[in-house]
Amino acid sequence: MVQIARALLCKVLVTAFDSTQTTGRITEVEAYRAPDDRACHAFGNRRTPRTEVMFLPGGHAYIYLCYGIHHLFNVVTGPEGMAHAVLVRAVEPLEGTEFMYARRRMAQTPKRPDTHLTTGPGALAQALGLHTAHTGQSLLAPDSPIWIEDRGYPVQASDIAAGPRIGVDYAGACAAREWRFWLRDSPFVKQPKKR
DNA sequence: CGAAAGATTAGCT
DNA sequence: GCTAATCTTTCGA
Repeated sequence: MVQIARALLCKVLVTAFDSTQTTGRITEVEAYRAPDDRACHAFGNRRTPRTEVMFLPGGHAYIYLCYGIHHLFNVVTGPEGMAHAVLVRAVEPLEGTEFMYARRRMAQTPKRPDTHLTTGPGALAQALGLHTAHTGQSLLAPDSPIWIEDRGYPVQASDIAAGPRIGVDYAGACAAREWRFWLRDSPFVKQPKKR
């Protein structure tokens, strides 16, 4: 599961809605796993309408709304019945940046480098046009508007950094688990500041 | 049926 | 650095 999270780094996330295609290279991910991860919504294998999709076989999208404002995009990675998921925290915009700016209603200015466009879980989901209606969508379906490509970006083990996850301090000891992975030298990674 | 909290972000001081 | 914005989900009565 942790291996899957690392494997997702440098893969390319593609969305194609309404004949507009946007792509981004994944630069930062976090792993979540039930039943022993308090930070996971399905902690204790608790099945609710919202978490049900995490129990599906890997390859499905799990998108949910946080703080009433932000959509967070996860990839379900576990076998059926296992609530494993990888949260995509940041991507590097590749194609369709003009649509991303339009979706985020942000002006493209030097003051706002592209890193603000897709760095951060809520930000990237909005930039790629993802929202809660897409939860449960299979990324593997031939007609899926969302999928992940391997474009062969080279990844050295030394390029990958690991650390504790962000924003899950409430999870107690589980918050210390080093289940966050990012590309060490990428500017498209949110640097954890003191909170 | 009502209430509380959350895997966050943008904008201002 | 700090705070407001904002709404779905989940749990309790």
